[in-house]
Amino acid sequence: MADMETLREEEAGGEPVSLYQRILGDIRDRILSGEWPPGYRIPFEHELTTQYGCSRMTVNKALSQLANAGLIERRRRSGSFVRRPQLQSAILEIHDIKAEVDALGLPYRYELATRLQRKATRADLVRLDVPLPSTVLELSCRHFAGDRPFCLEDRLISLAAVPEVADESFAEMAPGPWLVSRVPWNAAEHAIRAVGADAATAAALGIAAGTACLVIERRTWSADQPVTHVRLTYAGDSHALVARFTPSQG
Amino acid sequence: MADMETLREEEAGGEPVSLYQRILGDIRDRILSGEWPPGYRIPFEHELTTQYGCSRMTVNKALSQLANAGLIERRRRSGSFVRRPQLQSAILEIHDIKAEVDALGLPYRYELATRLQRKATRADLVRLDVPLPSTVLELSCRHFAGDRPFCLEDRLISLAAVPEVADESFAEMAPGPWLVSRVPWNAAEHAIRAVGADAATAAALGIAAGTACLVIERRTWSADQPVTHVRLTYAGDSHALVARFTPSQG
DNA sequence: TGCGTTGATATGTATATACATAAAAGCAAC
DNA sequence: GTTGCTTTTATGTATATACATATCAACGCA
Repeated sequence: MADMETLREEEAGGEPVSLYQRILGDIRDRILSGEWPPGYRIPFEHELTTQYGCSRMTVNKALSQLANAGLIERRRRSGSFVRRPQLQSAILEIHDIKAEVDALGLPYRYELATRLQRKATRADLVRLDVPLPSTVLELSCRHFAGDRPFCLEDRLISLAAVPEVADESFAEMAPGPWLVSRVPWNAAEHAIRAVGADAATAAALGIAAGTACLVIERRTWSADQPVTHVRLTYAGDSHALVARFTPSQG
Repeated sequence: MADMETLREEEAGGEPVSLYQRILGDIRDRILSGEWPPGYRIPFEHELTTQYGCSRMTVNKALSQLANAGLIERRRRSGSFVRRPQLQSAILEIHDIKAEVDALGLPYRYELATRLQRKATRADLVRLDVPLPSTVLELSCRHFAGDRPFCLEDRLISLAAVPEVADESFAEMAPGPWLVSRVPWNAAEHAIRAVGADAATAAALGIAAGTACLVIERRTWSADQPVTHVRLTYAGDSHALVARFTPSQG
């Protein structure tokens, strides 16, 4: 249930932590330090209650949260065991493009290139998993950092999922923030790859053809209905994705 | 504490879920569907107890987990409120390279190119944050899918953090799995970028110079001590990182 | 009007208790 | 020895209760 960010609390700060948090932190630290390696059987709830002088509910709360976090595995009758780190999983934070440009200290500008409402074609199915007789909005736009193109955005939006886009010109507002503020999404999928810029991309980004570009594709669903597919293309050297780490996760 | 993966349970399966899980799921669904938008004040614990006919501890457990998951925010005296999705964050799963190749259905092969134990230079500091008079192991190796190079690995390992590497040749075993199984890490940082292959990289990967490559750099710490820095270079079109999504996270 | 005190309220944590359940261990009959 | 039962055990869930604490609102006093 938990990722480690939320499992972490301030120990050094000396602020009062509750008892179950102390128990949780103690065990977590022993696991992360390697003192209790994968497979290690951590003390029974019963033992921890005597060790900490508290009730079973309290240690149960701590252990349950560790189990939710994927750090330990609980087995009835057998006890609780340190889990092997399953997969190295990193948390990628997808920032707003404007925020990225702001972070560079450069003025941000957005520009709509094309806006086309049309019937979905067979080719769109790969990008957006809509039933075939359906209407989509295709957008192409650019994000600028200063006066240099920073990112190219090609987007497909399902009109079935978001009918209101028909009334939105997107001349001033980028579709990303517009959608985020309007459509509650509950699933998404990202693919990240490196591709050489083709002629059109190179021209739009103001770079030489063949330059390495970082391409991020994202598909988003809301209530099992496909909402949008977006392809963001960054000139290779201008951008890096940074991912924070999450220690161990089911 | 929770990420949504673990918050999710099988509703359709019809398997018996506990009461607090039902409460948790009900509220989560209303938030993710948008029925309860950001800022919405969800019913007080007291109201939920009467609504579900259960004790406060039970609804408290559900609400606490939602708060840990970052879906709601709890304020004393005021109630609990739906949080605005903070950042689009995706969970990137960093697979073992052998597993990636296996997934392609191709035979995997590993090959060590160079192995050099030496004093750390100023240039290494950027990669591995070690104190200057210290020793590092520099490795360069290739991972093959079939008979084509799949991935180039350049690695720096701190001997202070992992003295045992001095005795390991890495002729047979890749350093990645070796380290994972041996060193408990508790922090890492990833940077993902697209770069054009330079002459050496192109030769090593068997591609044309300038071809777009996906470069993943990872720095790993164990107990606040830098352990390793690795740069993985994939020929652009041969590889894409896929990231699963996590709905909303503090 | 302005300010401090007081009380009400919702959440935060902890306890003792109870019963359910899964799983392993022990035991007995075949 | 294997099968099938019972017992033990540790966890899973839920309850009623208690007190702490942060905070908002209302009140009363200067």
